[in-house]
Amino acid sequence: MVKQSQLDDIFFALADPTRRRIVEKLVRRSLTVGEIAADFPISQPAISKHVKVLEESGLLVREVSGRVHHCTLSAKAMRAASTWLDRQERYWNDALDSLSDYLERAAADSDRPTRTRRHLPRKKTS
Amino acid sequence: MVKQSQLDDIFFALADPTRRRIVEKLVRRSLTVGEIAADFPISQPAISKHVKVLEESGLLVREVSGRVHHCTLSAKAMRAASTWLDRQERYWNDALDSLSDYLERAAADSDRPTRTRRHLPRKKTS
DNA sequence: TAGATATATAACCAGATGGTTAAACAATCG
DNA sequence: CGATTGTTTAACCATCTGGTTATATATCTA
Repeated sequence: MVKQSQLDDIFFALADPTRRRIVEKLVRRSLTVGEIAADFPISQPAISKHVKVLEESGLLVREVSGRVHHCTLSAKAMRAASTWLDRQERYWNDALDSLSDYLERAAADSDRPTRTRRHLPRKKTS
Repeated sequence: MVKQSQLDDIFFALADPTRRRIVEKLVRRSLTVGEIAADFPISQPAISKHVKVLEESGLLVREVSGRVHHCTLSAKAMRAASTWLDRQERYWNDALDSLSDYLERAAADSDRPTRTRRHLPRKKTS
């Protein structure tokens, strides 16, 4: 995958179930890398890599203090992902509204069942 | 990746920039597989696979009519992803609020600003 | 029926991903 | 200092991913 925007990194990071579980834990309280690792059946270096991926996406912030690394979530990155989703949904709902307007108008002319028509008709050549 | 929930499929699907761009197009209007393919520099079989991934995640619904396949977004699947994100954010904000409550209590002794509160305060235990 | 069109499938490939173990590094402890 | 602890890095490996081209399938059209 050719990542180019931060959104790519964020969605990529969230695509892995283990990383999403890490996020779910961090959302409750910040944890050290070791504490995270203790909760998963995979090796500590594997967790280390997941933490790095989350960090590079901006979702996780690491604060080193002595030899322990404290991990915290960044609300800002999280927002970037949910904003993208929300925007898609908003457009999508607008389109749904247009469809429903269209169906209402169409229904004024006939009682044809409109079930099979799933999208806005483009042109009618007959 | 060992996918187990539909959320896995959805986030996996959205992790690819090309697939997110397909979603962005579909959000405006439904398209046939060919119309989607025409907008990307990659081969038609590659698009076909992306469409399949989106379909399996539930994000995309395909309606075959003759030899063309019409693709539409499913709001429901989209919601699953944004709900997950929203829930994380909500918990995260709760945590922020706890922190902020703590700071406020600590500030009973000083004049600390409360800028760190980003969202609705949920409860105030003082 | 033959050809064109829309899409899917098969076979393949380079590179990425997610895991492993072993070793290195850094900080604290005795 | 040496030992221990928390973490990263290196090297490696099997599998997955996203692309390709070639071919198959299904439908429409002349």
